[in-house]
Amino acid sequence: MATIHDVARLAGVSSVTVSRVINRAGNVKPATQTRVEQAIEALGYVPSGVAQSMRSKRTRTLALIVPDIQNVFWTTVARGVEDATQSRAYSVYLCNTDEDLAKQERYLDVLISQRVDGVIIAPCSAAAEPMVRLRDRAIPTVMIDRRVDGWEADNVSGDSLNGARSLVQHLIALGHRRIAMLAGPATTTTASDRVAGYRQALAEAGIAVDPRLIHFGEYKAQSGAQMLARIWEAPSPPTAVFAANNAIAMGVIAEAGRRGLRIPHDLALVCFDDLPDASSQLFPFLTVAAQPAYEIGARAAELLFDRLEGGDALPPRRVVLPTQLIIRASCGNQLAHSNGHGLSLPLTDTPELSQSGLPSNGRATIERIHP
Amino acid sequence: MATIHDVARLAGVSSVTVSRVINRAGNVKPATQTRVEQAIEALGYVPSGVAQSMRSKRTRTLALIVPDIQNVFWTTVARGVEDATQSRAYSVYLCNTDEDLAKQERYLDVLISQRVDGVIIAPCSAAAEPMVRLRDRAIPTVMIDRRVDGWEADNVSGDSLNGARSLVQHLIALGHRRIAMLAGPATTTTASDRVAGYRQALAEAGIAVDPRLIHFGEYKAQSGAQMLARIWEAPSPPTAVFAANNAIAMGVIAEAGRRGLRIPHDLALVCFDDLPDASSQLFPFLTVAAQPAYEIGARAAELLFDRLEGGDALPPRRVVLPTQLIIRASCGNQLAHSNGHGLSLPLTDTPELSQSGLPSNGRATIERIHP
DNA sequence: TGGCGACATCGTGAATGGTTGCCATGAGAA
DNA sequence: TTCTCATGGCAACCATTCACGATGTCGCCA
Repeated sequence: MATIHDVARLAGVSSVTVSRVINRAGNVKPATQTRVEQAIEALGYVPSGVAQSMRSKRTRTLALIVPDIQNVFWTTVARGVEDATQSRAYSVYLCNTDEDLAKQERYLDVLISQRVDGVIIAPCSAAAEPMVRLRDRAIPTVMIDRRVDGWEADNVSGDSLNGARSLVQHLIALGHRRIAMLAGPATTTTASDRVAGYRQALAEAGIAVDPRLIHFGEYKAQSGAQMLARIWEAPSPPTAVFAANNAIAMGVIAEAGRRGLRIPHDLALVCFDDLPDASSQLFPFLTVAAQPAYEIGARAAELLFDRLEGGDALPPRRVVLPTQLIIRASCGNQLAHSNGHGLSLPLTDTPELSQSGLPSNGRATIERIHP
Repeated sequence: MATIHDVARLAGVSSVTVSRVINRAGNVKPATQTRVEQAIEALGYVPSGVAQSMRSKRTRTLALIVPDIQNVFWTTVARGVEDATQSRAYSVYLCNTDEDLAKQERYLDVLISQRVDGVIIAPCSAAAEPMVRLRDRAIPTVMIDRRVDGWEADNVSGDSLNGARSLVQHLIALGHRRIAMLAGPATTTTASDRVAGYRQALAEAGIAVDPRLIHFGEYKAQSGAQMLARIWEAPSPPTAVFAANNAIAMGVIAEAGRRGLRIPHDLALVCFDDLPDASSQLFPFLTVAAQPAYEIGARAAELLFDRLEGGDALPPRRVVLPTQLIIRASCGNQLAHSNGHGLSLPLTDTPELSQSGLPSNGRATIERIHP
């Protein structure tokens, strides 16, 4: 691949002059400039970012570290980061941790070696130790979705506490009293925040918290299924379940199906994070607290660029974005057990897929027909 | 950040010796080795990948360029690439083109400047010109999902032709004769391949192709809606629609809803690419030709690594992976118009979400109730 | 015991591709 | 004649590695 010296030789100037032309540093005669530009064109020369990074100590490279690139929430975050990044000619390394601390550490090692300018990370764990690599090297870091104990860095997240609170309030308003909380890993702040919101809503309604109804698992469908099974095999099962994210909710739905439980008839269900557009459009079923995923990504990138440009002078900032309660069908209209009869609105005569988009009234009793 | 020289000074050796320790090159006295390792530890030294790239001319960096990181198909591909890549300590730049050629070019420029070792790309266009940057520089490239005219590079894709053919055969078997084809951009080979499969299925069934039923748009929901509108406003509308990808299908569903068309009663629908798990689990509605997205990504990465290791000696390889026809509810059981009465199976008495997972019989008449 | 060769150990200098501070040259103006 | 300014080159620098050379050690043989 052509180097700046090849260009210089062809144009009959020194490499310094070529550099000046490329960087529009001035002090180059128009005729010289033209000769250099022609040589660049002829050789198809593109300056080596590697060599530039070597001198400048900047790689124009960021990393986005998320637990699950296949979850809509994270792909939407990624899209937000991408858009904010693209216009500035930065490149983004995408790293997928699977909530696996070892994987996260491997990635951090590679990224530190690659000398990324900054990192946007949803840490697997709230423990500070895995993150000291970043902090000690003063690598500009924005945490998203989660916090880390003892490290006040820039942070962008959805309002887990109030989102959880409003979901549980919604269930309570429908008459539910025994509400299970199926949370993510106890090591994540999203888990503790959502449990806190859950507790707060119950407390505000004067309902005692039954610790046997609170389970910590993983943000995965399989874990959701396991937690539902465990809860269902214990005495006095709940009438409603709050799943701490969409994957857990999918596991709950699968396990409920295997157990012949009907949602919402036998069990109401709400969760954090919306489903893919395709889901909510085709079949607006799950009542959710939707986080502004795109904005979380975009804002995180903005904070990071601020820091890259403004230096470390700024104090750490924390952005908490509101969630949106989207009421759909997975809770029915009211608690089936409490009014003595099953739900709900009469079926219309011709059941067909005929309207799409988010349900206008939010409470349409759209349910799945048992095959 | 500590350099190799800092380590050398602290350990009282030269930088070459440190390098030897790091790279386990041997010829280092055990005592020296220990001193060096202690110095590395004390300084928290991590070798600069930038400097290593400078010398070695390898960056241990790949790029994945896709049209839409928010579409499940592409995130699943990305996951496949990620998994194959992760174990080899390579990093992946994720680039999102939005099917925008200008954006793709900007990315290619940045990536060439960053000196990526290889590229996995779903090219926006089948034209060779945008890709010459890659070919001329002999950057190892694997194309996925699409081909480029006049450049025989490594290629991994789903079997668009036969996938399309089987979808249309399915519609024909249900009695459909007027089937619309809503394709992607005419500049993509997936569009032409899927149209070819469509034509072939019709020809095999002795059905004349009506060119007014074939439309080329974009792989976006909005485009799907527009194409359906155009087709529906023309004389003699179709009884079935073949959407060339999941996004187009979502647009068709939205537009059908706005026009009061019921699917499958008034219009059967099939499409290429599956929907997110959350969709197909919650509401197994759309009949699709599913591509093995994960495998496409994983295989593409394998081919790329082969080339990075084996050199350019290998001839270009082309991998075409079979698609899977997943029959769900969006075509009904047979053409409503052809047997004189609307569908279909009687409703069960209690419509509830009660079973999940892909429909076991595939033909469950699961439909959405009109609110 | 001295000399020589083989090998282990480790350093010097150059090279990678680009940018920057400083200086040299020459032309034109005052 | 002196000063200024446009132009452009030299050398150093960034972090690492490679080729090569310089020691030192040890064994073997005369």
